Amino acid sequence: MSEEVKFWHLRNHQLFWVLNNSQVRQLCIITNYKRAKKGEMIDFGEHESSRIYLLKRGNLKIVQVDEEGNELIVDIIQKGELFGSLNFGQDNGSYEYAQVLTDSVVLCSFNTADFERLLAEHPTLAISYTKLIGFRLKRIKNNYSNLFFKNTKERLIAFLTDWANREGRFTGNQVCIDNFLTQKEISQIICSSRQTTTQLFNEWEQQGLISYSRKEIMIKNLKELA
Amino acid sequence: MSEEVKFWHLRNHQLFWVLNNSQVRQLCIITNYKRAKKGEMIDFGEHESSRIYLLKRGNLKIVQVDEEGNELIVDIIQKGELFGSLNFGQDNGSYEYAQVLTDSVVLCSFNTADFERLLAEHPTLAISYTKLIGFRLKRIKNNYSNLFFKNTKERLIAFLTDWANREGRFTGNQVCIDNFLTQKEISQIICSSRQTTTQLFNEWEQQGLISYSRKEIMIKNLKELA
DNA sequence: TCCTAAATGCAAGTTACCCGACAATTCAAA
DNA sequence: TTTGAATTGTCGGGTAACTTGCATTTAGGA
Repeated sequence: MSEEVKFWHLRNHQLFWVLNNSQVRQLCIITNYKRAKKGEMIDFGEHESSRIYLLKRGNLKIVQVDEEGNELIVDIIQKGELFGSLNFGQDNGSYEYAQVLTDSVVLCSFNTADFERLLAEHPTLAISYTKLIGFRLKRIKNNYSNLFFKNTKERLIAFLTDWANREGRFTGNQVCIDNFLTQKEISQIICSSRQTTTQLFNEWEQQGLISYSRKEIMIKNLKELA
Repeated sequence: MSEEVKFWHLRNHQLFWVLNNSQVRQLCIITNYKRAKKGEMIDFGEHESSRIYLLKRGNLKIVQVDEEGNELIVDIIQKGELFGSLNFGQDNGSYEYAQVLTDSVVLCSFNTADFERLLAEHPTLAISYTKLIGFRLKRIKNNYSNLFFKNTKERLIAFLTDWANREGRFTGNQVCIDNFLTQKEISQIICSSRQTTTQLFNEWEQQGLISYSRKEIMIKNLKELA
């Protein structure tokens, strides 16, 4: 990737708007670019080598692994979002990794120590960053409350609605989403079993409300799902 | 409260270690102190008037209310922890409030705008703050994964273990926790029904493993709960 | 093109846990 | 001390959704 392209990747990101051009040039130096293909795993790295990532293109999932080896998809990261050792590598027990969902992703990363130094030099950046993390906290809290109050069908609807609003292409009430998730993955996101999720999709399919394929999901009208 | 006491409240907090004495004195000026009694509700205040709180004494619960009015306890805040508009008041939909659990609490607070200004002046403080938020994110992610992978009994054990480690007084294997929660509240924390929680406590009580009262909870041996 | 592994479809058996109902107890205020 | 509200104790019915198990379809590499 050319230096110029690298520069614009960072320059265009909301987080770095507070920096001037020469500051962004400096930032380029500590930035590491990477391309990864579908299925590839990205390890945040614990401790010293921990990194913060910025996803430039594509989507990936954040998987949390508990002490018994259970895997849970805690978040879907999309273009422009940060992930990785957001708390600067001071980890407690549980382990997380990211896995690429789309055909390929482009991402850049910083060593947490470098990034921490950068924040120390640019307080306004530190505040923007803090707001981002705060927002993430809110998102997961919301998922948490969904899990308790909504049943599986409602959670699936909430997930589809959210996804459609984030990345869907609307034509009137109809919405079309580029699909990079299997039903199994969707079930892991909404905390349900694969079979239950499949069943819900088929019910809707029979009612002509939805059309699911590995390439795309078409929904006639989000409000009619029930 | 005397100025000197106020000073030491802030001086002793981990978050402000990076500041020197005169900086802490300045911080005192923008700080608002408050005492609140059991049951009292603390509204973070949306938008302009939003505040960040630091709990100096006691415990309180953070309750999230969704658009249908359902209430969920998303976190228990204890001495020394921050809560409130941690994401600087940029709120999305859902509403949160805090309610005092112990007989009384002492807390100090800052206007988010003031606090933001403070962070801008002290980048190292901004980093400490970010780490705190990151840690909170981790905690809720952990609860989230518990909710999916563990059954009610396991979640109750996890909660009690966590509580005991945070605030319990150990005597060998036995641990005694000052109790400020009703069984209903505990059930709301572990995302269960009141009846199921009661039943679990009674089972353990009959086995002589635990002794529950409104004042304290005694557990013979955390590892024997099963 | 074939071939294998992954993804999807379908059904019946099982169960953890919610929910309603009500009694007994505790607590705090009057 | 009384009184009423909140908390705790106990029971059983109902059910959403998990599980197990297998058949079918799809996708992607050799």
